Amino acid sequence: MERLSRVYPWRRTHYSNEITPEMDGEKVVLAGWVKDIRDLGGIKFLLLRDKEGFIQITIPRDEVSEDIIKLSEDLQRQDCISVRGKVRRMAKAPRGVEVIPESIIVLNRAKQPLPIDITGKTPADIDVRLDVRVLDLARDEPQAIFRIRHTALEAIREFLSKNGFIEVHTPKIIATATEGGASLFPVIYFEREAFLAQSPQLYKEQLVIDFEKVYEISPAFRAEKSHTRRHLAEFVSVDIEMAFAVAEDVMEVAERLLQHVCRVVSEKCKRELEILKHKIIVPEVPFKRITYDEIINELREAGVKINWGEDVPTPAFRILGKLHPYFYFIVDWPTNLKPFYIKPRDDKPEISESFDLMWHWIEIASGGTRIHDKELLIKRMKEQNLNPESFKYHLQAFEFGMPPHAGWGIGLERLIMVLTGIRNIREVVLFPRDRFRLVP
RNA sequence: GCCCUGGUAGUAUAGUCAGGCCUAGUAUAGGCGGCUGUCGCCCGCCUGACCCGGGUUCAAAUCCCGGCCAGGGCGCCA
Repeated sequence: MERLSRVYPWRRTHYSNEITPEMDGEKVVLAGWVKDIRDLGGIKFLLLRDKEGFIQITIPRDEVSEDIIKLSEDLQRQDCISVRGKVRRMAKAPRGVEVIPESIIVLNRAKQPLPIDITGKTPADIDVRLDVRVLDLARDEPQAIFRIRHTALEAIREFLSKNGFIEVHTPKIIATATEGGASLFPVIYFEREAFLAQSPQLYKEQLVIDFEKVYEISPAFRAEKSHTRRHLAEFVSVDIEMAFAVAEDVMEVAERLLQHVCRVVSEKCKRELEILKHKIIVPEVPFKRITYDEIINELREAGVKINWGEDVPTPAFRILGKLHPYFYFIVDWPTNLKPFYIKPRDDKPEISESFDLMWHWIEIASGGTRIHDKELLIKRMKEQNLNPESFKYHLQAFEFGMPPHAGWGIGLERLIMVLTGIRNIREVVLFPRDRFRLVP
């Protein structure tokens, strides 16, 4: 009772999920948004949404004051209100409990009619929803998606931290390209030209000298003109880099991490997964490891011819997704298909110590053993028509005792697609940026 | 950059192929009225739309051309 405030009459005492049938008779103050209204004449039902869920506010004509009746006539979906009232055990109410209001304060009204249906009964196209994203995010489905995203991030940080990785943040405004200049966004940096980072790759490699095991969760920017359900111009990359390690070591980190995240999300987000009608299968480790050569053979048997050294086109990945319907690694990629910093095998330089982590046909992560020898790195830069001069600050790290190291980067949004069953990557970003969308 | 598909009330759709029967149907939202246990409440009444420009035709939501916007795909990638 001492939770009731005299100063701010709208200040809440409980969240919706804290109201239980056992609280029958207790006075509470709730705050939130009107999710839906069902007016039966002599009795009216409001669904009040707050950050924890919703609670039914019941307004029986003969049990509440004339003021409440009058005020409730004007209430509309998405109005922001505070309700002071009495908890009532009621078998017929959702969760067996409801609140009978003694006073209602309208804190703000929503403009009617709303541009989309927040109850989700009448669906709206993604483009329409993204234009009014703040309103769209009030719906159950986006709420579930972003709770899962939060839980997944929490699990990732917990796992990496427990495994001895330190979280770092490297610059997003950079002077030179990581892997070539084609897909960078230029920005004006005072009187110079700079770029938005497409990856923390070079910085995280340098940092293994000082911290050995680092991870970074931060945005990456790609100016590629892709327009698909799995591409964004701005996405969050989960990157690790590990000293005294080779590809196989960081593959183990990746598969154990994914197993951990799947387990945590499936345990903590049962309600959210129910809303999304999605089930998470916690994968067994180790994941399948399939070589590039084996992939080529599998595709040949499926009728798709790929010459050795050619990249795998998307339609071919779709075939592979049918053959390997969960997580799997594709390893031993031809060196020429990988960035300059990936280490060629000592015995067979045409093959690299690299891997892609796949989920069905979608690439979730890629990584490998890195080159830690400066001269070899320069040689590989030249082979890829990059100018070592523009990487001189990166190269100097290789003069300061660069250890053997390996790492990977996971596309967070693609992982969230896996965890939620959502098929369009824009749905799992609050305010997505793609080739055509820059607002809101 | 290329390819495919689409644009009808606030939202989602029917109608477009086979032009006229469309004064454009339905659902939901919104307005008004009724209803005391709803949980996609229900019932009645009302408001509200053919993306823009040009062309073909007696006649265009419907066919043609251009533009704009959107969705999906390819290449590339997380």
